[in-house]
Amino acid sequence: MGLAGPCLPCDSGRMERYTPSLIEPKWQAYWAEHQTFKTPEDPKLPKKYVLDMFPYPSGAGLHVGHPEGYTATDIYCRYLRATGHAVLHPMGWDAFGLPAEQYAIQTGTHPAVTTQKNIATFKRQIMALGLSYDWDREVDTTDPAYVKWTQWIFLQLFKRGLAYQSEKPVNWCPALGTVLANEEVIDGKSERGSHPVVRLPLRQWMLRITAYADRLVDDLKLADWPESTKTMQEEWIGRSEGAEVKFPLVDGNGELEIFTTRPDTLFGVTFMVIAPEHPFVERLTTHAQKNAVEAYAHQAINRSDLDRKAAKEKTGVFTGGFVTNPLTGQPVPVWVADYVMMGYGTGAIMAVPGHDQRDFEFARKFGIPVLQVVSADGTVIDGEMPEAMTEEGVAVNSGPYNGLTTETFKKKVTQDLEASGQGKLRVEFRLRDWVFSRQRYWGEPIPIYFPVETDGDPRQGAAHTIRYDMPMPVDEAELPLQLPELEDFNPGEDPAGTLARAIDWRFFQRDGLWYARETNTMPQWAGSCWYYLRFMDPRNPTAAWSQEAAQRWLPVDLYVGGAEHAVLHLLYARFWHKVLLDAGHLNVPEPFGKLVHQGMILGEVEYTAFKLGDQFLNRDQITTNPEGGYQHKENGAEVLLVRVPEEDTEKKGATIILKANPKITVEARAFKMSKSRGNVVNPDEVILAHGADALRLYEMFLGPLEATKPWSTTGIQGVSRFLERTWNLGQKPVSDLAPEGDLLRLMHKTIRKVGEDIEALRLNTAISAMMIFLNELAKTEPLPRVAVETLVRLLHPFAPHLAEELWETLSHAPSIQAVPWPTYDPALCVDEAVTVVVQINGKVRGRVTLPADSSLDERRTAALACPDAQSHLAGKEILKVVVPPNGTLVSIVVK
RNA sequence: GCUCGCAUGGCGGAAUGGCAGACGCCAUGGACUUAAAAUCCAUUGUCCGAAAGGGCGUGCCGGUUCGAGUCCGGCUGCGAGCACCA
Repeated sequence: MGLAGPCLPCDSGRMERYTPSLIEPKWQAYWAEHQTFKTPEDPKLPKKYVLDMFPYPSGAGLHVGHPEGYTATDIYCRYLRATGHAVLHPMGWDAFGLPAEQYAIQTGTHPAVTTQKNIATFKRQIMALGLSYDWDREVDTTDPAYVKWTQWIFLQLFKRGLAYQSEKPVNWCPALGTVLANEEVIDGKSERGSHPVVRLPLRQWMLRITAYADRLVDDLKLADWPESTKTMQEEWIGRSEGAEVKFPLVDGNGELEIFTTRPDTLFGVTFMVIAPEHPFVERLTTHAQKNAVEAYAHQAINRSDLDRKAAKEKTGVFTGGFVTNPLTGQPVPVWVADYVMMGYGTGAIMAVPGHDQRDFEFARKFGIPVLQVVSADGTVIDGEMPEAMTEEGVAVNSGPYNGLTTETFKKKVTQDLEASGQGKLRVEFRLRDWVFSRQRYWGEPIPIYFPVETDGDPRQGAAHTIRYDMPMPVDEAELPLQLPELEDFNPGEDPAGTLARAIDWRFFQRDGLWYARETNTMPQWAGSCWYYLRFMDPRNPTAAWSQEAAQRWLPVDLYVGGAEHAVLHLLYARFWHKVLLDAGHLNVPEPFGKLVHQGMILGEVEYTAFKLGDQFLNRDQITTNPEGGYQHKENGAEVLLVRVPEEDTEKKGATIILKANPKITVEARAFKMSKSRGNVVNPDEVILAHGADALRLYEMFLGPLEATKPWSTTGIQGVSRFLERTWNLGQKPVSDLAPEGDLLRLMHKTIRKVGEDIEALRLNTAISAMMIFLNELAKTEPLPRVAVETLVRLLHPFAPHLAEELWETLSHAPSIQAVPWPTYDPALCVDEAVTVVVQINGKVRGRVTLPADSSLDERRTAALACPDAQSHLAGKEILKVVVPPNGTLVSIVVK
């Protein structure tokens, strides 16, 4: 690409060509030198805290998905600064994590080295986009000065009894050499890398997030979040209200407690189920059933989640034991089955096969009776129930409770059970406590140590016992507790973790006694749980943040990031926030106000067709096979889905066909960008070809911020052309004559539209409004200076480099960021004339043009009188004439 | 299976219950050029028609309304989340 293109003729002689590669670095250097985006200290300015979810700096560098959210917030921030706000807009790095460590295991490069290299790449790429971050506030979660306060927060949790150890079975991933949170396990495999995960009892640090379950649900109403995200969190927490009911063992040896949300079906209980891990298994099992129950329980407990999921059929064994139904006094058999889990409720259920799908399946399989106790309309089904009726209704076959609705029954029976001491109201949560330890190297060390009982020096291999039951917090003055240097980062097979091998770091002596440090590290979520707090006061050496900073900046006003964090990160951060609020370090209940998830940017649309050998086939000749592939319907031969170049296709009505073979239809679809697919778009290359302003503008113009949308190489040329045309306009001589008439009105309308759209993050329509304004200005001669300057000022948040350059060209001193946002006159935002649409029986039949100040009656009269209407009204009877209050149309109903 | 979201030209999309398709891409024609690229101008939902004009049209079926892409009910398809949670 040659830069010395032909000069366009113009009145002032030679015109320079729009060259982003020259002006973009120029202004980036200017902003850095003049600290244009430094967060203002002035407390009189209204504050706005605008936050992007900070990235994990991967080795692959930025992809085009990153600039989407970052550009949107950047536009918003530049607009807010121009409208007189003090804006806090920081960026940082979520830099602990597995990839750097995996790389270290393979190559021996220290993760800190890899991390710093990746951060440098990310920062260079983000800088090249011209984003207006206050780089003085940059944070890095792996920086000891940051780790110090992450550990400090852990100690606050520990001191409040919210961090504890547990020996429960956890998700151990042998391939990764670590334990994973429930949230990181998907279908029995690790979220990262899809490695198998097994259940293994290990000592773990847990965070008592369940203690905050109620508030985490209730306070969602304070957050201005997408409903879908709130729903996901609500469901993740999964609060359900029901009853705890006690079923006495028939042999008098205690009571079996169960949790149910349907105490109204107590009369329909025909069996009980307890989890294989339930402590009552032994007590309930009769001698005759002992072998069968033990075999089943042993097998079920060792079954991985993957196996449990794969099994579709219900399994279980009768214990031989019975309990008594507290309402009917009838004996009920107790079974062991793995469809009941120890981790939820009491690990035991009352089974009501008539009104629960799972119980129904179980009863069917093992020939257990099914009773009807709820009916939609009060009638009782004759004979066996054909399927479980899970809806609410009216009680039947329920003794004194017959005829009650489900809701009333629940309330009444819960009260009755409570009065007789046989049960009570109980609220259960799906949410479990958070497994907070990882057996890896590249994470924050957990600042805890334990006494060691030993006769010698444990570093020399002396026999010793670590008293894990006596955890002691590291003194706050000793923070940060830094990672030891290691040669080999391989986690190995010791579930105590990589750090267990750093003997000299692990064991230390104090006052003659030996102690051992915790060798687990924190999960990657830890750093991101509170980075928004550190940004408020990032260099504070004596506190994680100051009270004044918290008063000034919280809550985050706008938070933009991917929907993939809807549950994990956003729930964990809210939990820590509430703990810190309770500890008196914060003053607002929720960290994030408005939350927006940017949509994914897919790869370019791909055209595909089915091919067997060198023969193309149509969709209707193909079926999918169980492995997810395709095969020929008749002969079963394997068929491939192949990519077809776009130029070989042709559109024919609603379908796309092959040019060479019009009988073959082609499917068009965009796919998620991925290395393996080879459809990843690299921002560096886009900037090289079109400039950062074009990339920014294009990503915003693509569609609504929240939508998933495909990348298009030709599409970016449209916005590139717009920028060039704006540039060319800026090179033209301008007149000091004020704009007037329609141009003046369009200018005011555009100011209003762009401002309103930025505030609502409708950036695509804001750009389209500026395009319309430009198209009009390009036709205007002489060109009013005020109009060109207005366009440049409006464009500035979107294409800041171009705007700065044009602002200078228009003989102004930099920077345009210091120039207040243009204002509009509402009186000039309406047209002088209105076009009133004449509708007859719902069809548009004509238009009349009237002055903007005409009354509704005048419009009605003019519409009825217009020739187009008359020709459709001739010989018809007018039944009704409707003029809506905005007066844009007159609707006539005739017969 | 449950929960949530989405569905508009050849494509990305626009439209407080009020002119469907703004803006952009693509495509076609023209101007400029020796030529091409770039640029500029015009056309561009679809069908009938020489035109004037008219019919149809926002996934499908129905409803509310003077008026529905928009609201309500029922489907279908696609996407996301959850998934034996008692």
